[in-house]
Amino acid sequence: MRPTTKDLAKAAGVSLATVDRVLNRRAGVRKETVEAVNAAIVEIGFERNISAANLARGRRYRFEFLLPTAGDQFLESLVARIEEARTAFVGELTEVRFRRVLSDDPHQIASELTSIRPDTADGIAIMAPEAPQVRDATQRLMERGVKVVQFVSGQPGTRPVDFVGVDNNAAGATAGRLMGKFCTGHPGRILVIADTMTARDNVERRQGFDLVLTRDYPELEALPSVETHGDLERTHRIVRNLYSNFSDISGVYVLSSETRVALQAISEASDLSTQQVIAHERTSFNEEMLRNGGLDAVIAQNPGHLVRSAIRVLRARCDGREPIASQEQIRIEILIRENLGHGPSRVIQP
Amino acid sequence: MRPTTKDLAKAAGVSLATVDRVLNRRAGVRKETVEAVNAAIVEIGFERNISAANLARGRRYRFEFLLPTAGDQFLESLVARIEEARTAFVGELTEVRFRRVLSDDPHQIASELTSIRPDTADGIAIMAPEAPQVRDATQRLMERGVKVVQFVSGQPGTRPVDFVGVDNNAAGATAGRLMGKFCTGHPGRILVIADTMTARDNVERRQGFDLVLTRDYPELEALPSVETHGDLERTHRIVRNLYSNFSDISGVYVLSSETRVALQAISEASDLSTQQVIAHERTSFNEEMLRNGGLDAVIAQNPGHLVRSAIRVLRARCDGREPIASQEQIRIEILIRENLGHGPSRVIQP
DNA sequence: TATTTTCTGAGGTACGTACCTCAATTTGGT
DNA sequence: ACCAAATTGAGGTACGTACCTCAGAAAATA
Repeated sequence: MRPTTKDLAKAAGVSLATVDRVLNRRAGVRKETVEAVNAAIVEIGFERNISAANLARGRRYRFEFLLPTAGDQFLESLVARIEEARTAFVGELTEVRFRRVLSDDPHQIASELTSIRPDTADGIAIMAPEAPQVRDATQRLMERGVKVVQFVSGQPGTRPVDFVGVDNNAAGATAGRLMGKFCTGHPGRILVIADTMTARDNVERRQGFDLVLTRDYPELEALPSVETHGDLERTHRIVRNLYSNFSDISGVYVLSSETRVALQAISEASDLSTQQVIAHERTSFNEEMLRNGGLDAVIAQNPGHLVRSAIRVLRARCDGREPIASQEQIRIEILIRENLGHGPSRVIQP
Repeated sequence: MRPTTKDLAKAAGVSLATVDRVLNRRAGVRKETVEAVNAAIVEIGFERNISAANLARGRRYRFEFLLPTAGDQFLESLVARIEEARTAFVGELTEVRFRRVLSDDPHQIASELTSIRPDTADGIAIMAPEAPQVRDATQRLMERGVKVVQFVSGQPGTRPVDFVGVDNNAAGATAGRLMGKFCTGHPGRILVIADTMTARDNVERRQGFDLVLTRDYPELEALPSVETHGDLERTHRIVRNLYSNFSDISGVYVLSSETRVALQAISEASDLSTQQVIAHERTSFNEEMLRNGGLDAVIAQNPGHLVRSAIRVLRARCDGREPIASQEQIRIEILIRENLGHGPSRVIQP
């Protein structure tokens, strides 16, 4: 049988009460006694029964995701995964909610954060553009005892905070490498396009992309970033101009997770199938583009992993535990047509 | 507050005993009563407290992994992940062990399977080459009430069984696509090499690879598979011959997870850096090769996911639940130098 | 040594569910 | 309407841990 606290007490030669004090780090225990109990824990291989502990503690974790309103498909899939997690975690006494705020209004984000108190939520995952107000509000939130993780896009804070997301610099470098290898034998210019370059992740991706391209593929020249701002008309004009100026555009890199406007504008100005096109995030639009050949590769991060990882990190922090770093590493995925996966299921029912 | 069985009893207008009978599918309850309780479950949003249930039930899950002895690095990393899971799951009342058997002796595998009984283990994850004896032993194992998943490489069984692993056909197709795109402007032959072609996964990969190459890249010709059988000397001779016969080998595809012998033999016969080289599985050797440019891409499956997924599927089956198919989908990962990830940690401690 | 302070033990209740027994009630068949 | 069978209720114990109180023992201080 698996040893219980009772066995532990006997093994350590102390009472159940003292074992409890040590296990839950309560004050008023001599150092030698603590060590004796810890030694006994190792000796008999005691493992706390989490089910029993949760039950006795009646503990509940209430977490919230703070997401921008502006909704591209990637955000929608994040929301979908949060909904999934909401039901998947009920059994683990974890309540998950989310709220959305206008991403271009740091003031509103800050006031939203200010409204959160320890009796409302135990932890928050924040996805917001960088701004001093947001940083300060986050700081105060943490001081109030609410656990915080930076979600998907980091804030360059003064105080280190848990971050759940990919290294966007490396993601850009990944795109750069693929672009370089895909364009073998086709020297020329690379069109780089994004919704906006004020977002931190886009900037970092661009840096990583440029690094690889200039270092390893001098025959390719990345053009200055074109910003769409979601305006198809305007983007179309800019892009058309570029294509008439440069006849040697051999690749397109879409930095932002919103790819539709960019690709639509370009496809009206040029034949995409003759170029190598790389974009970000696994959206249904991008999947379709991969399947029909409009996209050659997609760099993605798994939204389900992001959400679950954020929850696990928050829960570890609430318990005063250290998150398992290796498990919370979010991978930079490369998707092409062949590894998209087809059916929803590969598990076969007997 | 979250509703309990007591609340459920009140809402359904029945006693606690009846609620218990319905929840645990015990016999002796009228159909109408069952339906009334189920309706109440939906109505009040009852969710069984898994912690309490586990505690009361005193349930323990004992799972075993059956792995081949022949150890390439991929297998070693599987073992490492099983060890991790062993400690990570103790809190969830799940015991994980593994045993290894000679992969080339179906008879021994079968007898190993025969020795497993429901009082020894609740579930088994089997990774074994295909053989009738193994299939039959698996069949009998399931009839004895032990839950089974096919692990990593599937058996083409008569009876459908849960399978945890990637679609190797798609994995090969992924390699084919990358090879095709990497070799743009370099028509020629592709050297395909594996430890053995008797393993099912290798055959499936080859099929997927060929499919893409012949359909989309007619300028590339994949040569017949070279088998190393772990014999460097012999492999070296064969490969040297090939390179002297064909001067236009522009790519190498290593089918099997053991890449060392293959790559070593080839690098002695030719300059690998002028060719596109694609291999399988994230081993430390392959990582190193990616970093130093000896490999251009690696197709991988995440061993940690494989192990955890197998455990989750087995646990679901033991509970009589259906596994969440989407969560147990194992992805085909593409690795290049830039998305390997560097440090172990991206979570920063406050 | 006397007194305070710190530490430890004993015993209790609670958490939500599983599973058991036995009696009471309802249902179905005749 | 009667009996047997099927169904339901009432009440109990158990799981392992958390957290509480209060008394008593040990250690530190004066």
